[in-house]
Amino acid sequence: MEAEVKEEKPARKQQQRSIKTKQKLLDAAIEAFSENGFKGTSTRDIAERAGVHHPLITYHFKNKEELWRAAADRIFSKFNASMGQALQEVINECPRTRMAMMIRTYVRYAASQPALHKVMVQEASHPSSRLNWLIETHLRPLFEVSVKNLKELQDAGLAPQGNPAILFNMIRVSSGGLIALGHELKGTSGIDLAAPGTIDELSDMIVDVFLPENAARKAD
Amino acid sequence: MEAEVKEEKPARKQQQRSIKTKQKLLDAAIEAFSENGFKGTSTRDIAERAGVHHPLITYHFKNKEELWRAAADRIFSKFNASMGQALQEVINECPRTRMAMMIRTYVRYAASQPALHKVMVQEASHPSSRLNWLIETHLRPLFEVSVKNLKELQDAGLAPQGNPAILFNMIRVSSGGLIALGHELKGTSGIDLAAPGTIDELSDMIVDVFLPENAARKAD
DNA sequence: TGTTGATTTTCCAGATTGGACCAAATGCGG
DNA sequence: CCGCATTTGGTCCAATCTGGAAAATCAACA
Repeated sequence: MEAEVKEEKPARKQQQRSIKTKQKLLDAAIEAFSENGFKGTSTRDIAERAGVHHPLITYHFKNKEELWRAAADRIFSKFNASMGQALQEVINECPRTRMAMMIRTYVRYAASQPALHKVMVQEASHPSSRLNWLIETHLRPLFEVSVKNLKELQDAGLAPQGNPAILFNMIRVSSGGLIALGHELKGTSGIDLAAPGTIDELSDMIVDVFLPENAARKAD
Repeated sequence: MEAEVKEEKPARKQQQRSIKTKQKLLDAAIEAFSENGFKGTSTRDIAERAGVHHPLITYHFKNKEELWRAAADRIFSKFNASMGQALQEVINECPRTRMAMMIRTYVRYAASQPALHKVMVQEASHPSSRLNWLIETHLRPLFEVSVKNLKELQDAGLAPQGNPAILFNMIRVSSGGLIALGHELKGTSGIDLAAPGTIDELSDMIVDVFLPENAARKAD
C-alpha cells in the first residue's frame, strides 16, 4: 500500500549511500526507542545518534511512527531469520534438542541486540496501536511455535508442568528480560554480560532449569 | 542533610492534606516514571495524574530528580517492608520454605505494584546516578540475602546448580519481569494477570521450577 | 553533462519544558 | 475563635524542543 502507483518507470536505482543512512537511522532508532520509549524519544535524538541531519528522517521514513515500525521490523525480522535458521539445523532432532536450540538462539540474539526485549517492555506498559502491531506481527508467531513445542515436552515429562503459556514467558524473560537489565546486573550482582562465557553460562542454566534432563521422574 | 539547621523551633506540624497531596504525587510519579522513564516523563504529566497543580511539585519536592528519588524510595521501602515482614513469619522454617516465601512475596508485590520492576528496567538501559543510587540503596541488599539463601539451597541440592547470582536474577525476572509485560501477555499468550488465580499460578510455577521438590536427585 | 535522487541548510509555528512568583485559602496551635 | 505559617491556586516566563515543510545544494548515475 505504500508504493503502489508509481511503478511505471523503472526509475533510478536507489543509491548505496541512501541505503546506508537508512540503516544508520534504523540502528540509531532502535537504540533510542529501546532506551527512552516512543514518547521519550525525539527524532532529533535519533538523527544525532546516526550522525545525520534530522530532516532525513522525514525523507526516508515519512514520520516518527513509520520510523518506529521500520526499526521494530528490523529487530524482529533479523531475529526471526536467526531463529528460523537455527530451527532448520535441528529440524530432525528431538523436541528437547529443538527447544534447547531455541533458547540458546534467543539468548544469543538478545545479548547481541538487547533492544529486542527492551522495546517490548517499553511498549507493554499501556495499550497502543504499536503494541498491537508488535503482538500480531512478530510476537504471536514465536509464541505459538514455542508453546506447541513446550507442550510436547511437558507431555513427555521433559519440561516442568503447569500452564505452558506461563512457562514460555518465564523462559522468555529469563533470557531477554535478564539481559535487558544490562548495567544493573553488574552493579547488583557482579554479572558482566560482556565477559566471555557469561552468555553461554546463562544459556546453559536456562536450559538446565527449564528442560531438566531427569524431569521425567518428576511426573510422579 | 536536607533539613539541618532549621530545627530551633518545633515549628508547626505538617498538615494532613499536605501529606495526602504528597502521596498522590508520589503515586502518580511512580506510575508515570515506570511507563515513560525519567526523561520521558514531564512534571506536568505527573501533576495531572495526581489531580494537582504542577507547581506543587516544586514546593513539595525541590525538583524532578528529588521527586524521582522519593517515588523510588516509596516503592522499594514498601516492598522491603513486605519482604521483611514475610521473612519474619518464616524465620524458623527451613531454607526452602524461606525462599519459597520470598518468591511468593516478590510475585505478589510485583503484581500489586508493577512499577517495582519497570522502574529498574527503565533505569538499567544506561549508567546514571539514579541507577547507582537504586543499586546501592535498594537492590543490593535484596540480592545479598537472596543469594545467601540460594547458595544454602544449592548446597543442599534443593535448587538448580550454577552461578547463584544468575539464578537469583532468573527468579527475579521470572517474577517481576514477567509481570512487567502487562498487557502484552494478554495479547501474546492469553494470560490475564488480573484474573483471579493467575498470580498464585505463576508463583506456584516459579517455586516449582526453581525449587523442585526432588532436585536432590539431580546432584548425580 | 543533464537529470534525478540524496542531503544539507534555514526556518517555522506550536507545544512543552522545568521552574519562579505571589495572592488566596486553609488549617494547626494557641 | 483568631493569628499566622503552611499549603495551594493561578499566572507567567524564558528556554528549549517538538515534528515537519520548504527550498537550496550536492552527488551519482546514465
